[in-house]
Amino acid sequence: MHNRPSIKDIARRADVAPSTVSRALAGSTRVSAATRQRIEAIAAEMDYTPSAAARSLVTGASKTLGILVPGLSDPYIAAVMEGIEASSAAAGYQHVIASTGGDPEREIRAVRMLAGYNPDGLIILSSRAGKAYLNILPTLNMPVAFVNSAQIGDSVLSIATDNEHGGWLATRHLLELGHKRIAYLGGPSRGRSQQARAAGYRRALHEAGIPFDPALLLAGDGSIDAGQAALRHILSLPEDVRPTAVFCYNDLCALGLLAHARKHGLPVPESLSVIGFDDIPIAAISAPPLTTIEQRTTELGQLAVDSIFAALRQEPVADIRLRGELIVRASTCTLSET
Amino acid sequence: MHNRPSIKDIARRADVAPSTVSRALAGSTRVSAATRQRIEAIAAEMDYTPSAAARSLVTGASKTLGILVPGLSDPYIAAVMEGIEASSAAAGYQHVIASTGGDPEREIRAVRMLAGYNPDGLIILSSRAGKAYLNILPTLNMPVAFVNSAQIGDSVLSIATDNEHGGWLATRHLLELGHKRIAYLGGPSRGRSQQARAAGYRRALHEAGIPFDPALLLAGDGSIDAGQAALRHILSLPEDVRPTAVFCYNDLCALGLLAHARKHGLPVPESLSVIGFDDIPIAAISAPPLTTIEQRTTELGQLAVDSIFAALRQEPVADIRLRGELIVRASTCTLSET
DNA sequence: TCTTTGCGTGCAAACGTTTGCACACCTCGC
DNA sequence: GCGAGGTGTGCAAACGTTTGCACGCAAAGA
Repeated sequence: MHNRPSIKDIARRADVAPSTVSRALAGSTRVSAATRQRIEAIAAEMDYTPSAAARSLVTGASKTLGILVPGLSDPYIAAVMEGIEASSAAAGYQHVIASTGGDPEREIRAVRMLAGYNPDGLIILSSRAGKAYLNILPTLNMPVAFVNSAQIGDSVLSIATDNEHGGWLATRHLLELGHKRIAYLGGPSRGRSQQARAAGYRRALHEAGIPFDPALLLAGDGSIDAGQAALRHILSLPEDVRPTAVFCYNDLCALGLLAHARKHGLPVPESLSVIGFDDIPIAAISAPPLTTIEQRTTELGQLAVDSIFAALRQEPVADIRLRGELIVRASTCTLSET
Repeated sequence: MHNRPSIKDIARRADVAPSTVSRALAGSTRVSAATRQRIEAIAAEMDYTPSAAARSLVTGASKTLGILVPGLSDPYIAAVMEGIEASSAAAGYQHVIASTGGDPEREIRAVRMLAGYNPDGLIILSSRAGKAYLNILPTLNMPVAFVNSAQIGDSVLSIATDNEHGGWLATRHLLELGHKRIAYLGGPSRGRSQQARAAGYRRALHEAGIPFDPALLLAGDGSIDAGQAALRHILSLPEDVRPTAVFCYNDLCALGLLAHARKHGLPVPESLSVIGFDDIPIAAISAPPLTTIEQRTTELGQLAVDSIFAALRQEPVADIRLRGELIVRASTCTLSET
């Protein structure tokens, strides 16, 4: 009594062959209306749920997407996940999720595990493993979409924010406000997005004819703590070399920086303009509200799913690069010449 | 060439029976060292990954946990997930996650889908479906842990924050600061946690001999927007009935309230004390830093997994109720008698 | 009335594993 | 020299589905 009913149990009760039950439940492949109804009734009564394992074994497909994330607690990741959910729920897809903690080694191990579930496709967020994929990717034999990840090769789906453009946009905004000493608080050093944002920062500087100063490059990891540490560092600098504005890798560390500035009485934006990246929900309600570069995160997730589906239908799919806009709030202002 | 290698492919290459390959790879059940090494080498070379589907079909177990969440974007959910990840990664478990959007109907449908993957256990977060489970739960035949959910029945694992106690703690803190008119900004109305926090609020009031005033009960849904709306409502009240403190269902709406208060020039905590619930990371760095009731979220996730594992080992498991502590920051202060 | 068509159904194979059982061989003790 | 015990391997069944093929039967065409 305690094992889940199988198609055979239904067949026995309905006095038909298992295959007939399968067909009846699968839709209309030539089963008489009478038997179909009888079978459906029995199935409902026993509340039968098909075994995904058995089904995927024979069909090869699984109505499942494998998702690889560095972790679930980052609001940016959460937003992408939301998009993935939204796009795939309609198609009745489930998700097998593996968390890597940002460790490249765990990451490729996790990919193999996920492959074991033979999902119909794989979505990989913020991969740091890079070329380590080259070996396993071809053996996977399913569409793989990389979201905001290092470039692996040409044959791979890539959905990414145009981070270079975003970095450029942020920096140019600060430049237009008259700032000359603009710091960049970086993110996880190996990340592709971090490098792209930094590149945009340097390009904007270059275009404005301002020499790049390595001393204004602050190391971080995109966490709240990193923002706080960065502000501490900035405060330790003598006034004449202290940056008047800082472009932060993401909103989270920008928020940390903001909080610490408030705590130490450094007025933002009057004494220090701060701009973030991502536009996470709380960015709109921080004190002061954070100027930031919008990242169309949910869209990122949706597009990743759509690309997978398109690839599954054998349609040609192109890489996607999304540009977010500058959202001016109150954490940046013109440089006050004193 | 493009299909994943199976155990048979290895068997062919190694010139042994599939069963021998299985045994060799599974550990040491009587296979000679020589063949084992040969098989392992071949398996590694073909980079073989076992089919989780096939394995789970025959063994019945799947090294998989089904997880049901209302959505991934809520930082509180994210924190619980983090705990789940942490506790189960070591055991090599993967997660199949379904998102319900808080819709009870979708919730029970999702449970059936999850059951189709026959996971070894099910963890259900913040369920709103309540008694709808009574029918399907017995048919599941696997341990099910409810985290912060409505009480279903006795035979079910329940891991929950002591929300009543938390609500009481929060309200008492405000009372001790001298507040008399304390509002409660509620969460999703059907939620168990919302009801418990409200109950704690009323108990504290009752103990302090302050009559409960329904007008001070504000409807909300735990979102940032709800917090903003609540503040708007408070401002619309005439001074003499306006609450001097508000206990918010969660940090998110408390933060929304805070932001709106700042915007409208209502000083917090001087004119309005605000206390939240959850202690999400940004609560520590808001302006002002938010006084809140800690919720041991990660622990919640870990304990859910541990309970599932214990149940799987046939060990007796008891319900767990976790008490979070009051964390006093700067959004609450004594009532200034003017 | 006899073939043709087509509809409803059943049989059996297949998917990739695990595992109980049996078998062959080898070693050891008598 | 013969049986007992142990070790390494293979066979085949089973898990719960789907699906190609074939079969029986009724309706329709000749």
